[in-house]
Amino acid sequence: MDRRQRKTRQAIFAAFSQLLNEKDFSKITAGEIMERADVGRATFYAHFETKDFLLKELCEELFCHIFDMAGEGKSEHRHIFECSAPQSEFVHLFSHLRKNDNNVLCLLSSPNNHLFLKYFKSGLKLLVESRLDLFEKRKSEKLPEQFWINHILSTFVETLQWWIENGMRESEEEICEYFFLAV
Amino acid sequence: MDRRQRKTRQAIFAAFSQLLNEKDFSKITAGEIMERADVGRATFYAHFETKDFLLKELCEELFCHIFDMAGEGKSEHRHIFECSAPQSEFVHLFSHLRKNDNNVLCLLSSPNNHLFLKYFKSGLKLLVESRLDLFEKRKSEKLPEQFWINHILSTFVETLQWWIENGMRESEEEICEYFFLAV
DNA sequence: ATGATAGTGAACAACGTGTTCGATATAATT
DNA sequence: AATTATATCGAACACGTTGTTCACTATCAT
Repeated sequence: MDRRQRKTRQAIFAAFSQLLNEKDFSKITAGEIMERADVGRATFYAHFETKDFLLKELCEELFCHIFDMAGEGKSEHRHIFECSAPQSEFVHLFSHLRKNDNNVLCLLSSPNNHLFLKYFKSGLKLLVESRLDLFEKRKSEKLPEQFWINHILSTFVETLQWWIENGMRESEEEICEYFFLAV
Repeated sequence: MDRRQRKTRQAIFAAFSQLLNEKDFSKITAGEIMERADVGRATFYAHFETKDFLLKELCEELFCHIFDMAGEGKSEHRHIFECSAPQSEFVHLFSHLRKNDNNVLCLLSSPNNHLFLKYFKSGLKLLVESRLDLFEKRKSEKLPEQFWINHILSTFVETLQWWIENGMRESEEEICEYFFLAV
């Protein structure tokens, strides 16, 4: 990819990320992004059809870092989850999210984040499905599998949102325990 | 209230409800509502500051019908829940929702429905809090109460959405059972 | 050096929002 | 019935956002 393209693309992502820290996605204007990224109007639209597509691509990039354990079951320690405790993947996920590396939290707690949640959940789904054994059989045997998985995903998101909205007072371990107790 | 006011107000509600059956809230335009309601631009804005306020007032009216059991614990059979089975309130709620009396389902399954969900949950919260005994103690004793209640509300909404998106194939009793199994 | 590719910025059309105002219709008061 | 108060009308308006276009300029790759 052309260096120029890379630079504008990254400038737009950076500007967008910054803005997400300041206000809701729905209140962010294409013009603001261009201004902040110092990029021409036409250039912006040459890269992203729409604000929604920009969000989509940003999410893909963010979740690539967060959920990069998919398909690495048998490989070494390349990913962020290296502990041995059975639920450690989720503790690590919470602690990774707490660091707010890439404004994920802003997106999670902002209203009108339907698109974002969709992407987040589809990433999370891979993790959950690969560790389905962690969740009580008691329920899953009586419930349709897709209902059950959907419930786990929703509970994770809901727990995360509750955590954020209450100022993240609990430790990663605590909130992860809440999650497993609730689900 | 002036008869004229009542008429336009109701015309706007009707038009808005109709439109909600046809498209997402976020795609509905103030102009469309006026046209459908056959009401002047200025009139519309005289009644509702904004589309969001319109939604808010519509929700209040809808939920007044659905959740009108609050505070009627000791009164007669005035509300829609009259059965004796302990969980019957929730079965009735599901069945009431299935009838889709007032386009509630459209709102529940549409994206960008943050505002709507907020109102829905705050109505549901009254019901849940009055019947907190229906939900397992096993969990609630280990979890902060607000977290627990929030989890119940979210699980209800999530179950409802799953039901709708899957074509409501399950009976009210079945889906209600799923809800209690999941929560 | 040269041709291809990317970015610029201003202008533009289309649409949505919310306000204003004089004119008209309907309700309430006497 | 006449009068006063209040709603509604509808067109015009200012404003902001979106997405496109185009001629021009800067950068890249060979």
